[in-house]
Amino acid sequence: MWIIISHDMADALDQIFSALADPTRRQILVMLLEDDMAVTDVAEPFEISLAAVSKHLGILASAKLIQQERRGRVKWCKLDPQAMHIAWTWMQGLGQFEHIDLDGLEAFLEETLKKD
Amino acid sequence: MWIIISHDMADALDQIFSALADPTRRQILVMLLEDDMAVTDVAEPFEISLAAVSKHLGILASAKLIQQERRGRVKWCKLDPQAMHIAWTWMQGLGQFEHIDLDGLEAFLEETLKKD
DNA sequence: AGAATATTCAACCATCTGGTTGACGATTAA
DNA sequence: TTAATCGTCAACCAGATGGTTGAATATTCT
Repeated sequence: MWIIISHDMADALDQIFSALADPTRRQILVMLLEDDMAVTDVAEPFEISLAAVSKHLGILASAKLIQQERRGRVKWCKLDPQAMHIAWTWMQGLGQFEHIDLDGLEAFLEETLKKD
Repeated sequence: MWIIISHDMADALDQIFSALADPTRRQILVMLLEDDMAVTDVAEPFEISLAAVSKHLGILASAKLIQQERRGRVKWCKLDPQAMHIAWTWMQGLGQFEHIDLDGLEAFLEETLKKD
């Protein structure tokens, strides 16, 4: 079973989950789902500096959640589903999930709202 | 689509992914897959202090990845797949994953080994 | 060539994180 | 009752993280 983790696997999961733990980075991933984007365009909707966004993209890239390719002065960013798939598979091993559970999602959200 | 995140959803994902980003906490989850455990027993295989493990369990609990129930002086910890399922579902939305891709996993690991 | 654009780098800062230790409250066993 | 066990709390520390700014490096446009 691939839940029994190698050292490298653990490192990869560290990077992937840390990358996903930041809401700005998750939002960037969702944006890239739509289309590939240049760094400046990725930065546009955010209120933080371009340099900060550039750092976020670097973190996503080193976690292999995105790929970056420089063409001229523009660096294009595109989603790379492979790394996320690794983490997704690891999670599936822990939960034996088989289908999208919208009821569970709803229940979870309600529970979250109650507590606040 | 549930990728369009509410504020609460974002908070939940923050907590879940941050919790999963630590290798000790991931290992704890794998241990709990086997069986429910008391805090002391969870701590046993680790070389860090009991207090540190207790903190880790607190983080897992507030991310709702585990549930804790005190019976007498023993606090039992058990896996709660619901929160992980939320994150899993969110990730699926980003990758449109449908099946366990062992070839992809292997390719990823090879790639990782090459680079180091 | 000179100006504008795209991106990163370096230094810095405040806050978060994961760890420690020692003391403490609660519960069970002798 | 006294002693042992289970777990958390509080204070503290080193290092990581996410942000800033200003300068630097390419590249493209005029």
